Amino acid sequence: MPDQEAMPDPAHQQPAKRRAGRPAKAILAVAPITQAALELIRRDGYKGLTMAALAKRLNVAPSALYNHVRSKQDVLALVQDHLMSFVDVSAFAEAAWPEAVRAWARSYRDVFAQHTPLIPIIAVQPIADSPQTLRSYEAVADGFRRAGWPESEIVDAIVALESFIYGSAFDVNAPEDIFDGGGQPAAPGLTGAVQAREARHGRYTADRAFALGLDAIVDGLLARRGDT
Amino acid sequence: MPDQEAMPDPAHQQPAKRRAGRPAKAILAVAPITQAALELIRRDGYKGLTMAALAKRLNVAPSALYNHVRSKQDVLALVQDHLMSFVDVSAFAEAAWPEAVRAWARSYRDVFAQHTPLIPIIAVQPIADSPQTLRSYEAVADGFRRAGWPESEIVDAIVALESFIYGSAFDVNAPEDIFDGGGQPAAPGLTGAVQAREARHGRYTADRAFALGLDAIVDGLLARRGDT
DNA sequence: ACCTGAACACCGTTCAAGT
DNA sequence: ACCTGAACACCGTTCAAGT
Repeated sequence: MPDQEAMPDPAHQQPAKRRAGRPAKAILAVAPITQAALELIRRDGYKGLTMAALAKRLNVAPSALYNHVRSKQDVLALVQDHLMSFVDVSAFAEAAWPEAVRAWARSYRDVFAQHTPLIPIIAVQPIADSPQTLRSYEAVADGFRRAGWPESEIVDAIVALESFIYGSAFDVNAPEDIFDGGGQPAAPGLTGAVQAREARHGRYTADRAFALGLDAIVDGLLARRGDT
Repeated sequence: MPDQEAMPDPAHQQPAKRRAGRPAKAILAVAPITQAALELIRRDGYKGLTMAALAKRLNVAPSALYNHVRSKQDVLALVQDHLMSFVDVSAFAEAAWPEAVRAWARSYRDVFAQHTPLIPIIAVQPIADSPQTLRSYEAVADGFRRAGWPESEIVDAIVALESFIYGSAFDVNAPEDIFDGGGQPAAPGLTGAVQAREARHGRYTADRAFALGLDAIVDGLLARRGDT
């Protein structure tokens, strides 16, 4: 599932081309930087990802990184695109549209729930600079088209689903007691709903809300497919 | 619509009470800090909100702030809760459920589209510490109940809608050309969908995807109300 | 109780100097 | 072309000292 080797340099970075006959002096490149950043994040979280820590892990001086990326934002964008290769789009080739969308959405949420600091970046990053993101969108758009979606509605439907997925990724990190009003008398109605929820479904998890919302949006999209 | 004066201190901050007969020495308090932070954000954006800038605007030393908040995170949580008072829940008292939900969701998205750096905080902040957030949830939960929602499903339905709203708030800040593949031959299917979209609906705005997703999720929720 | 001023331990980024 | 080392302009936060 990971794209192991080939990590094409986004267009906006200067390629690390090597002239034949000249010894390769470069010890750094975009792909190892991305990999090291991801390992650092997995080990120490996003607060552990600093340019200094990244450089140290790669055994170079921090300033050396700036020969390959323009900023820390660039590093984050590289990691974001790389993670997109872990989002499973295979269901679009195998299952019917509603099941395929649900499988894709779950996989997408699960990947980025561990990387919420990237969500503000994804949502705003032009896809032209992100090869893996482009690849993923292509598969999804194709799945929609084969399921009979009108060409002009595909993008908006995908964006709507993504919005729900991004928001749900944050929710995964909510503490279990997020809805404990502390017995606040100011909100008896909410307290009642929270308690009824707990009595019926147990302690708070993001999964029930995600399933409910995903089912609703998939059903709703299907019902209004094409009547625009 | 703004709650002008009364900004109750969250339980976790030490109150700035004054003994009678003693001159008030305190020149700072939580409410002015919140207000100053919001003004700073409106003027210079979130990168302009530093503890130093905040202190300067209040004519105190940066270290003075720490007598009233424990961290910058605290300041952000105060701003977040304050903004919740701008989210319009009045439609729940006036309109039918689907219209009320749509009006509330739009208002919610519009407020936080200008404050996306707060979304990671909202999504994780226990509501007990946030009086305005609590008030807002109370109104929404009540609206759901009066519309006949089963008590145990109210919280999950609201969370699902919020997830969509948060994700959509990011999308508002997407650049117009976010889907320009740069004529990438790698993604002909996506390019087709993007072009068909543009031909039919004009340049990219977040509003169409938001309307589509919101209608879908409202319809979908309504269709499956209670069958759990 | 609440403020100031100095200090600390970081950040990301730049740039002259080397090879 | 790509690296090092030093430096810059910030950050958020702490803490002794004052009132």
